[in-house]
Amino acid sequence: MNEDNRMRKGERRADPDRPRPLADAVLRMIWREQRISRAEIARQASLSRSTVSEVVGEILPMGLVSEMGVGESRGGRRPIVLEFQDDACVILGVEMGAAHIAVALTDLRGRVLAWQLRPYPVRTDPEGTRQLIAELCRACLDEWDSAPLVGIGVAVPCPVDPANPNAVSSVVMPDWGGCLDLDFLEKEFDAPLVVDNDANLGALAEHWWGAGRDVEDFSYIKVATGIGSGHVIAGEIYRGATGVAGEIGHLAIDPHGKVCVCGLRGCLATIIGSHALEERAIELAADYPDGMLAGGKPGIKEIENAALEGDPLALRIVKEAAESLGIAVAGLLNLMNPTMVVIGGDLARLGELLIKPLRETVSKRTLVSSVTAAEIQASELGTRTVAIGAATAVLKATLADSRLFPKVEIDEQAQARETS
Amino acid sequence: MNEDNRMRKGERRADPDRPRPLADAVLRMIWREQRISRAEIARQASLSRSTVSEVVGEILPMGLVSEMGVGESRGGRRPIVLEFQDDACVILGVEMGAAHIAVALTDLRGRVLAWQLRPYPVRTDPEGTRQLIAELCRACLDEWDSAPLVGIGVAVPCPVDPANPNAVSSVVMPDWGGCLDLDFLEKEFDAPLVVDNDANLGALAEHWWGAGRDVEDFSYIKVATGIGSGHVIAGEIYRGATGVAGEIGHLAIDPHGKVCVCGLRGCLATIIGSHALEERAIELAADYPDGMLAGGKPGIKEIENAALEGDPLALRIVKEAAESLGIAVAGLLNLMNPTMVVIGGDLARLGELLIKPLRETVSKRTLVSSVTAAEIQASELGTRTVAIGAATAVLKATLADSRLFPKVEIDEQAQARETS
DNA sequence: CATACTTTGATCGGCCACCGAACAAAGCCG
DNA sequence: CGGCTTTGTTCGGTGGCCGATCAAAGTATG
Repeated sequence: MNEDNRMRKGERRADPDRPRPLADAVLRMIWREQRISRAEIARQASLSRSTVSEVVGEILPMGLVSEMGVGESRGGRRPIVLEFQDDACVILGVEMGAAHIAVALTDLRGRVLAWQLRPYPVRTDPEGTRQLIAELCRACLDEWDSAPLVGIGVAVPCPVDPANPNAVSSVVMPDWGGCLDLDFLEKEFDAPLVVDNDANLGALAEHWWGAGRDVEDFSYIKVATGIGSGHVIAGEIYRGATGVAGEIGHLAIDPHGKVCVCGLRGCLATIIGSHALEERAIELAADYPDGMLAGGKPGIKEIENAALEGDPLALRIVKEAAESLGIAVAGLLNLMNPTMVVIGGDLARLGELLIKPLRETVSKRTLVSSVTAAEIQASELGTRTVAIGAATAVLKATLADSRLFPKVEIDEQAQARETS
Repeated sequence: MNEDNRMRKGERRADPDRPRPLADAVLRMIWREQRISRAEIARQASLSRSTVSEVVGEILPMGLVSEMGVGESRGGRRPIVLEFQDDACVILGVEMGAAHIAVALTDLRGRVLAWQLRPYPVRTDPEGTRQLIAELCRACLDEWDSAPLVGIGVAVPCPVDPANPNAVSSVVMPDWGGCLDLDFLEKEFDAPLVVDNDANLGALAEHWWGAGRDVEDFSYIKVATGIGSGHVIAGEIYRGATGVAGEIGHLAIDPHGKVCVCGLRGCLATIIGSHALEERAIELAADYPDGMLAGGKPGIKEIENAALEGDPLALRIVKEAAESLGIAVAGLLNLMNPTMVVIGGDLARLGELLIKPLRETVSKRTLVSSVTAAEIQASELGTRTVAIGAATAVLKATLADSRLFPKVEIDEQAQARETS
């Protein structure tokens, strides 16, 4: 009959989980501040101290927050310091690359506690990939077996709708048949699963822990085998209408360039993708017979290493790549005006070698002063960015709804508190 | 002392304005549905009928909602229909163009009740512009003098921070010295002032009343003397880090093109801005000696009219413009993946003449299927879009906080209700 | 046409979250 | 040491929302 009334506010006492409206907000504040007193929470949140006391009383039994001694006096009684227990739980973050799997086990502040990386033909072997993911997850948990698992985040290298994680675009990974089928992880590890695109999760990681801290609008560009980007807008990942916002790799840079897999000419991906740079190295090798890359077929790692050691050919390739990337970034700045652009992916380990010519190209191509003001920086998190981002997505969802935190075993202290 | 506690929940009975948490939400729902019963509100908002009755009882005296007869029975007693009174108040929307001022008086549903348009050297005469704005506002109010004024919205043709409306970029309008100084309007008309960029307000108008209805992520591109764009992301205007998001006019389309005022080459604005099209007409006139534009210096209006009548030269110019615009739109789609792109500004009156070649160029340049899915449409609101958007900005702010609605005089009926 | 059932809208008592006041504990300062 | 502050707790109060109930007014069914 009245199936519309789906809020079910009745059954109040029957429902054991009582997410009091303020409880989650207070928990998030304690997480953010790490160490804070009840009185300080009341001030910052414009709540009364009495309310904060009540709410904290409900939060403490969750085991995520503990009273840790007293703090500095502000001219009166010294406050009891509440401290968020970053190590109360752990999170698994999985990065599916084009040709590797990486898994990071993190605490509740994005610190990596365990790390596993294994090359694997991900694109062509779905079932083997699934098993390897589970294996690496187990390996990480074995390395650090102490705290309950909050959840598993997975970064996939193709567009995906987080609300419908099983349906992935089959364009990038045809052998997967558009089906991710990672649900088994939920059962195997008894923890919720979160799936998102790798560039989006890279952006999330940089936003929470890296260069994009304290910035509400920025874009992250991952330069590796392919080129992807993720936008953070007003502090949230922006996915666009069909979840493919940030397809910067297929911006047309050079109308006369090579044909891309997507059918167009001169896409950014065909100019600065790993394979493109490797080909470019072979093309130009003849001009640099004495260089480190002369002869043979240098891989992208070798090109990067040569550049870091000052090889002229490698530097030229990097500079050219930076200039092409600069055209795309200039367009991005003009259209979206982010506060910052963070460059990640393998190529970002070149640091200023890549960023400096990039900045120059961009400033040549964006003269509106307020647009030029955007900072351009290299990733601060390096290789592990995306895996950390996957774990961060789980953390973000859990902080938004504290009921998702694993129930902590009721130890004697908590039980004593409950019975008293 | 405790100046941090700015919530001031005390003084409950002293505060005559009691924006009960749900009151604004219910009022917005009635606005959205136009005609709705209390029971239907309760169902849609998952509230109890008792609460809705109470809240509606508080809303009715505001004069914005009236009980208008009874509706259809759903198998029981027939509901009392609550109807939002669109004509209870009026709003002024001002468009400052590069060379004209337009003022629209609208009701609470974006319908234009009065309209004034006057060419004026806005860029070079700040003080005269201010006086003309006030004059046209008065003229509109005189045309339709019946309802109280909610507020005045002003669209300015340059980047501006709505939170700090007096500081405008002096790049576009140097004679204004970076100062808008429109505050006097607030005193003169005794109504709050809202200021924003014209492309943003155009986007807002299309989102609320035009092609962008029912769409949460879309971009509006205004093609006129200059080229600007406004983004609506998750239903909100996105301004970017420094308030200049949407500077699509300075995307580099042709690296070998003409030098732009911004110092770069081949900006979109130098290719499809009104002046550029006029110059292009002169350039090509020799090839079309029998055309409508042969000889003389055709203005943009003449080119548009010629195109509408099928003149080959005009059609060629429009097609070329559509192709250049298409390159920019393709980049926009790749980066931001909006659900829809709405083309507005003067040139949009060409309709399919402009949109068709534009769609073709875009689909040639975006092969990722989900990106190509974006709809491209011409503005539905035409010339008055921006002025309507300015009024809409006021409406939006007021619906978000109903205390901003003008107080309605307490007539006998309301008084009787209060005393009883 | 009478009766049973539905729906609407109003009223009333109740509950919960949050608040303010008051208080004890514990500090600072002169 | 005594006044003043700050912290954290307790307790009574209040506003907002809910559920139950009811009258009014409709529909469906015999």
